[in-house]
Amino acid sequence: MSKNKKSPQILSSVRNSLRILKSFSTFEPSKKVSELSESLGLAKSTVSRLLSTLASEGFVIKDKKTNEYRLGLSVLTLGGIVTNNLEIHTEAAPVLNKLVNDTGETAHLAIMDGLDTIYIHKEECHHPVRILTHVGRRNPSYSTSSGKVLLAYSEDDTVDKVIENGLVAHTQNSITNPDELRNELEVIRQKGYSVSTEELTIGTRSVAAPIRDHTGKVVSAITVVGPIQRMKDYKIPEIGRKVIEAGKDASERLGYDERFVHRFT
Amino acid sequence: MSKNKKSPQILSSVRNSLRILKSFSTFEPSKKVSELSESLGLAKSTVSRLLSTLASEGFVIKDKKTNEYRLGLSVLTLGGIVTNNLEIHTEAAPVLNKLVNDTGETAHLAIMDGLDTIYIHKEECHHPVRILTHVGRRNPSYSTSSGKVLLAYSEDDTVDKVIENGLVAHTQNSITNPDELRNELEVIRQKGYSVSTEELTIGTRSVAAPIRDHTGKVVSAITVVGPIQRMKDYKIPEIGRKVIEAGKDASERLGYDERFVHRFT
DNA sequence: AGCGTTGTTCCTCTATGCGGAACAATTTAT
DNA sequence: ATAAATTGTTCCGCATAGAGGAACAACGCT
Repeated sequence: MSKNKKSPQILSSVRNSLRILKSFSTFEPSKKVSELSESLGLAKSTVSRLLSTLASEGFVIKDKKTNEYRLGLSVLTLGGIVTNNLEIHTEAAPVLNKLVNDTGETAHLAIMDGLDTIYIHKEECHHPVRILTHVGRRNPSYSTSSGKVLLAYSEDDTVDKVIENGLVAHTQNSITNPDELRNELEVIRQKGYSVSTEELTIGTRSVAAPIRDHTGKVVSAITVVGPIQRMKDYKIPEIGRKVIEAGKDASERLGYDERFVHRFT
Repeated sequence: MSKNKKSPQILSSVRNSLRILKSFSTFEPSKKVSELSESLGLAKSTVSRLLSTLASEGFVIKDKKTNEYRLGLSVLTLGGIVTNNLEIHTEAAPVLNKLVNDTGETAHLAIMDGLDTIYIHKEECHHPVRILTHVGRRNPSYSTSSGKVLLAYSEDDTVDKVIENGLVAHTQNSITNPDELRNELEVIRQKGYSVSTEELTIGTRSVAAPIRDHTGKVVSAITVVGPIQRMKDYKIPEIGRKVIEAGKDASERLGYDERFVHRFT
């Protein structure tokens, strides 16, 4: 009865357990059985059993006092493995350091996953006032500076899909018009960096530039985020220049050679 | 028929899927169906189905070319959430930066999980020659400097359990004698820091000191790791002093007040 | 080519995992 | 204080989901 003619077999219990894991977030780091039962549409007993199993392998931890479950250290271990095996990560991480020092703001590495943009590394700035982000965070590509850079250098049909998927307004500044988005991407390609001013989160502004691998393909973005109070208009070109520079540094570490740039778009 | 009178119900399919996830490591980041089938003692078809399900939720990614599976970005997301919600992490991370600059070596934050020690944060040094470690890495407590510090300030029965569990020699320098271990822990308590010289990995030496929370309890350890060539004997006391200092800084950020130290052991 | 692998799908049967209810342990309301 | 309500876990019986084995398809290796 499924739409797909070729649907690989999915184990419902496993899928449900994974959905439980995914339901945790930075802002809701712990959940109760009944909450999950309702939000996932499963019987309490089912959720309870799934959680017990997850707990037995350290994927969640039960707080004996409150009966709340939170993510366990097993997921931390796995996350570390992923991080260590992403080439971009190991090569570009040192560049982030320099960028943080040069700009005084928090920097990230981001890649595309599907239509979203995910932070794969974070280097925190030393300022007491900081933007709350986290590694692994998934954001809509059309509303972040890193996402827009990645879109600007991705296949046309990726942009099409993003648009088809809907441009939701997260703030008043969000880009919701397809033409406006395409235009913005063109501007980004010309300038070489992208800026997002309160397009996703009120009070924050970010600047991003592309990172290319040895084939010249844009594989990730390097980005700087800060509160708008510190990211003043007049500073943006200077920050843009620094971010582009950092992107180039990182690209070179990945084996990219600028002399071959004309081979690619 | 189980030994436990009160055994919570475990779902085998879920458990097997989690076992698959756990079987990945930094050194074996990708696996084939047949490998997993053998190592886990499950039918190929079973493993294939489990992997499909894991892939459908982004927990693993299938390489179309090689048919190998590796961990997906979902686990990165989860790892970031855990990191963000560990109080020690957010408070102590800035201290790591300073320590890396002061010592020129890679620094970690570590906590105990069960009988093992896990790195929850890493700040890489700028040296080209670096020790390969990763966040989430689980090590035996009795063979690392951070683990020994944590043991030195933990309940007696934790130490007993570690000993009961067996002191395995990972290198010629590993502590395998219970009395020797207990003695070492006493020395650590007197000195305030611990040293591990090739006790787990040949060629590396590490120094660690405790971090206390607002109640005075030792909740984590701060540690510096480097190749023995750079971690010369004569430097160790100086490094020890710096690590202790960093531990105190971090403790204060967690609300620890030294004046109340005599209230606790 | 042909053989030895590989991973996925199909198939059958059993055992597993589902939902509902009962229970126990709390917390909230009165 | 006691009662009422809400929590999470265990029990239970039935239906079905999931395990293993075999067949099939796709490669890769001599």
